[in-house]
Amino acid sequence: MPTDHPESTYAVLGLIDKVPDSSGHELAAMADRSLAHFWPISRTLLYRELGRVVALGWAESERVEQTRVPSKSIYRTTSDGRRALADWLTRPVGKHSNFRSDLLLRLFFAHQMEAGQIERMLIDYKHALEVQRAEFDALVHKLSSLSSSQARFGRLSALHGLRTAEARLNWVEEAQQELGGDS
Amino acid sequence: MPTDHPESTYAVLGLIDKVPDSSGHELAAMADRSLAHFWPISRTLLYRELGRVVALGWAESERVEQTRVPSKSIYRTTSDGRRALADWLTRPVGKHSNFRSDLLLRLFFAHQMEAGQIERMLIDYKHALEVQRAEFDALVHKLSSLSSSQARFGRLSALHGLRTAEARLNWVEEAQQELGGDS
DNA sequence: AAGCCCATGTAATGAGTTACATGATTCG
DNA sequence: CGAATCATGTAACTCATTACATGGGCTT
Repeated sequence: MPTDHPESTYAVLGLIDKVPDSSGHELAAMADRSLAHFWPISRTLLYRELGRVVALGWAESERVEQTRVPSKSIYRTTSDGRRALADWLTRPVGKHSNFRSDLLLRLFFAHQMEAGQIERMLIDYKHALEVQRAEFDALVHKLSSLSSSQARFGRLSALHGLRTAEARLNWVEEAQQELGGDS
Repeated sequence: MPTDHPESTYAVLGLIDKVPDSSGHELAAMADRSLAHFWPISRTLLYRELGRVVALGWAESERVEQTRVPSKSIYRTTSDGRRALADWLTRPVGKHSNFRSDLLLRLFFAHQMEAGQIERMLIDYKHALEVQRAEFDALVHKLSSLSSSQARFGRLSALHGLRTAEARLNWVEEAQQELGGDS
């Protein structure tokens, strides 16, 4: 019964349900500002999933004619769709993490590299993490002020990213100390 | 010149170079014990990449006849392969993190869920993280005792996983406190 | 006799990415 | 006049996964 569909289908379905009567364009903008941090959805993928949820009868679309800007289709979840969503939410989470890290992969083979190159790589990683940390930090603070239940969960997601980034920055320190003390 | 190939190709190439004259079967076992934590490689993928690196001239294979167990092919990197590997190692890391989390995706839409179900989900996540932490912790300690330069980098990778798991466990605590204090 | 270890793949499928196409309108 | 915004897709591709196939030898 809980037929198997990719997680992205539910991501899009959830979005439609959360912000009904939005167009694909608007949903994409929403996703970029929120979901993107832990479940990136490219434009193409979004439109494909929109087609899918409609085909599944989980959402219905309505055409809205516009004159100044191009006409658009807007989406709403059906009762079937809301049921599918609720069902998915309670289904046990499959695999925690499909983690793949370009950095760790290289580090694993780093005995081949010169110390300076490894250091370089770590610094790049550190910079990327600092950007992440700043973004998540800003998000957490922004969402702390709002107090809707929606914002609460958004804040928790951001906090997850923040804590992860912090821990990894600490790891970079550790790694640098360990690798710096020789050669 | 640095023609574009998937990271997994270099993962396999690196493995061959690290443990020369191993069969696909042996390499797969190695990968499961090490790489798997930050760059999982399925059996099928491994064999495909073995074919690819040979086709590219980055490795050469030799047939080894065996009587008690099935015969096997063993692999060695060529000088071209070692060059490709060194080249890849110094190439700047593309995108840091393709992070996708089933848990966060669900949490993002959790306003629909009952408090008990959310709690359940967090507990499952916590358990998974505890397993991860234990695994990484064991690995770090095991690799701390060895002192080859190879083990050093393995240890750092494991430490990355450990720190990440620890931070996320702390996050679960935070989340539980925040969500526990109401309804 | 059941089942795991060695050993290597093929076939089918699908999720997701990148590049490209279109075309009107509004803003600097 | 150029760029950005709104708006929606198609086409081509490829990484990776899952299921399946094979088959002898060794252990319980």
